[in-house]
Amino acid sequence: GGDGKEKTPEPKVRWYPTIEQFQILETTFKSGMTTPSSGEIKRICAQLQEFGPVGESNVFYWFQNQKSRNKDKHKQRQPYNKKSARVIKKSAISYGNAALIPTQNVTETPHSSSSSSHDHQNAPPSELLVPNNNDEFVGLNQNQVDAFCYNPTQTDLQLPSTTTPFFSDQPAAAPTQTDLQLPTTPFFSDELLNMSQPAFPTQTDLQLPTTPFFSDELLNVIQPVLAPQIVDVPDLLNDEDFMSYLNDQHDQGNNQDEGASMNMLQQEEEPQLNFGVSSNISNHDSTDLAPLPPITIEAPVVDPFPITQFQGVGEADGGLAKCTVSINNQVFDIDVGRFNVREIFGDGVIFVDCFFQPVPIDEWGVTLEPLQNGASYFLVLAVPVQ
Amino acid sequence: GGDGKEKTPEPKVRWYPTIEQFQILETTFKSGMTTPSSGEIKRICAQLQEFGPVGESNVFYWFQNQKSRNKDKHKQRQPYNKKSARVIKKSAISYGNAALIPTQNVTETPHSSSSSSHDHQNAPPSELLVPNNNDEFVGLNQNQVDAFCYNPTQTDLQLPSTTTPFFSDQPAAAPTQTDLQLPTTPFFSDELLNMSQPAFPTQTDLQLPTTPFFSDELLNVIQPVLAPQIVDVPDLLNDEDFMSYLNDQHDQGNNQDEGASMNMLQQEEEPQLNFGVSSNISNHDSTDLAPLPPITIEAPVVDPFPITQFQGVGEADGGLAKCTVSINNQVFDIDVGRFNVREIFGDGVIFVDCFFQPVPIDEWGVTLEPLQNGASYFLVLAVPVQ
DNA sequence: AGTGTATGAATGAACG
DNA sequence: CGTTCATTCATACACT
Repeated sequence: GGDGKEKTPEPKVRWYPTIEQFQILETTFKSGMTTPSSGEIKRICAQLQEFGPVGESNVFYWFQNQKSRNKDKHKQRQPYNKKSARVIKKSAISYGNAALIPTQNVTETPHSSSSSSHDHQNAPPSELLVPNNNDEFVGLNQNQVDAFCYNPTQTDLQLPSTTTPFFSDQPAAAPTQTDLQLPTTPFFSDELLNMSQPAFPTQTDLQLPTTPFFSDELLNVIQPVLAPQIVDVPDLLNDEDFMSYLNDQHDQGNNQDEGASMNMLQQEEEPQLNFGVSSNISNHDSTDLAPLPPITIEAPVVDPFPITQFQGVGEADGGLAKCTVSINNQVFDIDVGRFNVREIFGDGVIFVDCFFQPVPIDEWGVTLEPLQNGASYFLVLAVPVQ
Repeated sequence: GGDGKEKTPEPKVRWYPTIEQFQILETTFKSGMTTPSSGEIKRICAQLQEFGPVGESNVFYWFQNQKSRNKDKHKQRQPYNKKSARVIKKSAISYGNAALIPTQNVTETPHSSSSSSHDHQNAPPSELLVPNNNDEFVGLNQNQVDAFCYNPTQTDLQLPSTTTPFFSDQPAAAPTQTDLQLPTTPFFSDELLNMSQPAFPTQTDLQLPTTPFFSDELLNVIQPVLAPQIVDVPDLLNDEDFMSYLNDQHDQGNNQDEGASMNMLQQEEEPQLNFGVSSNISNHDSTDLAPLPPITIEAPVVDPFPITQFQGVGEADGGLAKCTVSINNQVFDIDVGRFNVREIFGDGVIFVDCFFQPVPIDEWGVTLEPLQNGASYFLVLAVPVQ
């Protein structure tokens, strides 16, 4: 053929990060740099180029997508069906110029403008107005006007923030606990400190009730009640921002695929702790929350530590090395390397080791050293004193 | 009525320029008008409306974006630097093994393109079948051919991030215990559990660094960076409401005059952890996010403690009886009686005793029994697994 | 083959 | 304006 190679792949050569590139990117991202500046992008890009061709735009998009997806990952609301409803435009512009896709069917939007009378521009109501911050384009654009001039965006407003009644459950049946109490631990002297350190039974023979810390039972007991309802509040423009942040935090904490690098190994689906607002107030109220384990802890004598520490990475598995740690008594499989506490659990949390010593982290919330395989850590909430 | 779920409003309809509109816009832009004035926008807009609905804001934004992106159009794809084998990352995350094979890398500048013409179409993939290792041949499309040859080799890779692989882990992810350590046994057998229990040093002689857990030093190191924010919200559907709640919680926590009934005794001013929502996320912009503090956290040796403990409830003070407890190593003077954990610390927190055993609470978050004077408790954040 | 998911890329819309 | 968010497109690949 004349062209020899029919079209060179003009389409676009999509870039695919190499493993090394991916790791660098991921590490960087996890370290907290979720939106590198152009300068940083350059730097990162240069670094990546050691491992293959890549452009700044690729880096830019990567972070952009990473952040975005990391965010709305768990967010699936949309009670309804698929988005079939929006058959809207199939594709509009393509890349670059010229390559516009025939999408002529702008679909719906009846009225189609056609009419030259652009007078009806002054859109209706005030609410839906557009940007206009400048001064001009005050009205909605045709699309909006046409598409929904009727749609009152915020119609879904419902329950006023009457933050649901928190307490509506019945009397609790809480477990009565222990009887054996710890020696009222002395507050802070080193001596005391030692004493106050919780002692955990070892594998010896002492068998605690084994409440797994967050056993389902406990979870039920602890978390149910609250559950604010979802309420759409009017002017949340401002809050939007915060929400956004909140979401980020949350997503990061939850996100365990891709970015997260942390897999829960324990029970499968469980009523996982559902922070924040759980829309479904578990109804299993007390009915069963009763069965709390005794929690008798007898003077546990601890011995050494079954967990030894070793730095070795478990690189056995091809790609990323993993190691197993226990966090709040739940076992996780995490990527070997410094652990981004903040990304995973959010801010305001202090990550401590089994001695209750805070694990040093840098300003991005990343531990200065990798977590130790087999070690136990805990998340502690800083006391909001004031 | 309106029953049925009124789907959420279709908030906004993104405008997609039609081909004609696009051409007009582009022409205009290329002609030099990169920042049309308000009047010009109106004019252009009117012109565009011949071909479809469009608003001034759309035009405005279009030019703005065009100019911006035209400027440093994110730099082109930089040609590679070294001819390292380019591999393509496996689609899914490269959790474990990623046996990517750098097949004959076609390394070559992805540039080869030439035609500036259009034709985005593409014919059938040319040739270049590559053994996919899997069992089939994969016809690489231009993209692939051009960009890189990869060979999935399948790699047994891993869990597609979707649904976490609870137990299904196998070889790879497992504990990789490198050198030692936890028997890779099932994660939750009591045995393991016990082992994974943190072992705390007993009063024997082991002397921990004794950092008071939240010594000021640590607090400073740990918390400064980002705005505190505890939050960990799973589902943000609600925002305001939740915010509201958070604030409430916060207030309650802080409020120490009336309702609170909890007084912090230890340090007084300190950069207290500031819960609640602070909307300003530290702008760690970057450019050089550099100035980080050393973060050296060395086992700070804390001095004794001014706080002594005493068993006697301090009812001495006139009215209400008080007792002193340590929470996260901070001493508090609280009202005698059952302690409302939820009220003070909010939901999603688990209050544990020095043995790390959750303190039983009723469904309102109130401990079933009064806290013990002189005892130590800790707030633990449930792991937001998911 | 069809369907779903993960992800690079593109771009409208906004924010500060 | 520079930056960032939100959506959407398009495609490679995984499943069934």
